[in-house]
Amino acid sequence: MINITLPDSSIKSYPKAITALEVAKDISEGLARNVLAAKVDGRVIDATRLIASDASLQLLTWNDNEGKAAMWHSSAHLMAEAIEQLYSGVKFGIGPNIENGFYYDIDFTDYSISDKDFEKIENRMVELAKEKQTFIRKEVSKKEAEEYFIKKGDEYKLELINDLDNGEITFYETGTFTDLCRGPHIPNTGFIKAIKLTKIAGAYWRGDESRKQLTRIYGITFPKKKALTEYLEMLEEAKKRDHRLLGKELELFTFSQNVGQGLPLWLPKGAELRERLERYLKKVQKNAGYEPVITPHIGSVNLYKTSGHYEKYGSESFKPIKTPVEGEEFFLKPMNCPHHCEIYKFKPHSYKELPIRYAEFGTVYRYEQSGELHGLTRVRGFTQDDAHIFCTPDQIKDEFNGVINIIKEIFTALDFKDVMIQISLRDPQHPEKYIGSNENWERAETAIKEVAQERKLNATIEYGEAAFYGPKMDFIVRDAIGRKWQLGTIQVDYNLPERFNLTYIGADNDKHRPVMIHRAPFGSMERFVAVLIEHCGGNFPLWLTPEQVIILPISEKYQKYAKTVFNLLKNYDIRSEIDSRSEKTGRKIRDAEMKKIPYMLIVGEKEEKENTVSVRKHKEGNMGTFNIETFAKHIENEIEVHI
RNA sequence: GCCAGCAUAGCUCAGUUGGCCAGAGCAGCUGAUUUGUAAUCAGCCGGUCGGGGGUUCGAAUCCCUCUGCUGGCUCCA
Repeated sequence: MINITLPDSSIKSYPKAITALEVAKDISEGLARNVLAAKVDGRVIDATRLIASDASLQLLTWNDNEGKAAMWHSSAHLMAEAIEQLYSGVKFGIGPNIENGFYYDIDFTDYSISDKDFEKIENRMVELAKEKQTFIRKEVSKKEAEEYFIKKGDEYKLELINDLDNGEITFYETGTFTDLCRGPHIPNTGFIKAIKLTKIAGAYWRGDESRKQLTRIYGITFPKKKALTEYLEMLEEAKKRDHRLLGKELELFTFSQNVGQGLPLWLPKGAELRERLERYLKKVQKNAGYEPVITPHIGSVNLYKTSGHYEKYGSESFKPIKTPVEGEEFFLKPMNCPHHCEIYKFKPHSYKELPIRYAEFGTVYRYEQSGELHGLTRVRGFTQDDAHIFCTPDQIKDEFNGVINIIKEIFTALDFKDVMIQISLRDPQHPEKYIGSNENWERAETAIKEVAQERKLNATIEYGEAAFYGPKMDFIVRDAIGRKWQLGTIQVDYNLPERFNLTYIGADNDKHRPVMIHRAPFGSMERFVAVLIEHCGGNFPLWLTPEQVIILPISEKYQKYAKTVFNLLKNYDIRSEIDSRSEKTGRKIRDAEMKKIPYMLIVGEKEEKENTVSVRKHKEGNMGTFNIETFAKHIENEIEVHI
C-alpha cells in the first residue's frame, strides 16, 4: 500500500507505485489536464514518474512557480528540438528556465541567425508541440552519456557531463532531440499552446568572457493563447511607460553625445521635479535628525587609498585627474562615504552625540561599461540621496527602524504600495570572507532580523549576499504593471570606521569604534525618477508634477480673466500656465491631455460672469464648474504635506 | 568591454535591386480664424542622410573605421 498525502492533509492510498498524474486523474480529469509537474516530499519531479513509497504530494500547475518553471524548461527543449531540425549540426550549451520564460545558449557554428529566423523556429515549435511529444527520462551512466555526445560532437555537453558524477546523470528525450538534463519536465509538449521567441543575444559559454560566445535565444510560452496575448499587452504597456520615451516627450531629461554617454542632462521640467523630490526628502530627513553636509566632487587619491576603494576599484575607475604643477592626483568621487568620514573626524565625538547622521545629495561618478548604460537607470554620473549614520553598535536597531520609517513614508507618498525587502547576511560557511568581529556581526544581523520581524516586513533573508564589510537591507518595489525594482538600501559598515580610525569617547572614558550605516532611500535620484516615471506612466502625483494646472481661455476675449485665475492660483502656490494660442478649445484640451497636465481650467463668458472655472481632469474628463477659490482650496488640499 | 541590430529635419517615420536638385506627418514660424471639453485652414522655415575614409561615371543605399543608441552577456563601492 502506498499512502499519498496531499497538501490539504488528506491521504490517498494505492495498491502499487503510482504517478502524480494518475493521482491527479483520480482527483479529477480537469486537474490532470493542468498538471505540469509534481512536488514529492519537497522535490519537484516529472508528473509521470512513479512514486514508489509513501510520500507527500503537491500537484504543480501553471499557478505554481515550479509549474511555470517546468513548462518553460520544457519549452527550452522544444525550441532546441526545432532548432536542431532546422539547423543540423548546431551545438547546445545550457537551456534553463528563467523568471519570465527560458533561453537556450546555442553554438550555431556556420549559420548566422537573427530575430528574422524567429518565425520559422516558432512555427516548427508549434508543429512539434501539437504532436504532444512526451519527455522520456533515461538514467544513463557517465560513459554512455559521454559516448552519446562524443558521437554527436557537442563539446559543451561533454564539458557539463565532466562535472557530473556517475549515477546522477539523466537524459530527456523529446521527439528527435535528446538532452542532458536533470528535469523535471511537463508530461508532454501539448501543454505548450502559445510560443513567442523574444530576444537574441550573445552570451559567453559559462559566463566566461575568455571563452566562446554562443547565441542565446530567449522565449516564453503559455498554456493558453490568451495568456500570451496578455503578456504581450503588458510588454506594450511597459514600452509606453518607458522612461526614456516619456523623458523625451515630457521634456524631463536628455543625453548628448557631446557631453558624453551616461551623463544625463536634466531639462527645466525634470530638474524642477527632481528638486521637489529632494526638497521633500530633505524635510523628512531634517525631522528625523539628519544634518546636511556638502562635499566636493573630487577627492585626493589618498582618500581612496585610506578607504580601500583604490585597491579594490582603482583600476576600473575613471583615471585620476592631476594638478598641472604638483602632479597631485584626484579621483572623481565614486561615493560620498570617505568624505563623510573625514567630516566625522573634524573633531572628537562623545557617545552622547551619537548617532550622528550626515546627509548629502552627493553627485558621484562611476565608470560603467558602455554596454551597461541604460537611460536614467544606469548612468556614469548620478546623485545619491546619501546619508551616513555614525552610531554605537547597540544603536543599530534603532537606526534601522528610523531609516525604515523614512523609506516607508516616502514610498507611501509616491504611491509605491508593494514593497519587498531583502536582508543580506553572511555566508555561514565562510566567516573568513568578512571584516569585523564575529560579535559585531552577530549583533547587527540579529538587530536587522528583529526589526524585520517586529515590524512584520515582507522580508526574505539571503545568506552569503552581505557585503564583506557588513550586512544590509535592500528595498524592492513592485510598480503599477508588476515589475520589480531595487531602490533603497541600508548597509552596516564595520570597514570604513576601521580604515579611517573613527572613534568616539564612551562613558568609560575610553575610545571606541563607531559603526557606520550607509543608507539611501531612493538609491539615486536618476534611477528613482526613472522608476517613478514608469510606475505612474508620466502621470505624476499632483505635488510633483511640473505643471499642475493649465488655463484654457475659450478665445482671446477671456485672456484677462484667465490672468485673474492664474494670479489667484499663484497665491495658493499652484503652478499653472495659460494657453493663449488662438486655437480652438478642443485643440487646447488635446494638447494639455498629451502633456499629461492634471487639471485643465476652461474659462469663457459664463465663467467670467460667475467668477468660476470649468474643471477638466486629465484622463477623466469634465468635472463641472467650480468657484475659483473652491477649486484652489481643493487642489491645495490634494497637494498637502509634501512641499 | 564583448555579441547582434540600428542611426534620414526638433520628434515619429517613408525612401524599390546604387540613378532626376532626399520625402511625409507632427512640432516651429507667419498670416487668416476668435473658437465651449482630445487635432481650424493656408503659406513658410527646417536635413553635408551620425562622423571619417573607400568602391563607383554616380552612394542615404555597397565596403572599412570611429561615435552613439537598442537588446543581451560580463561587471557594479
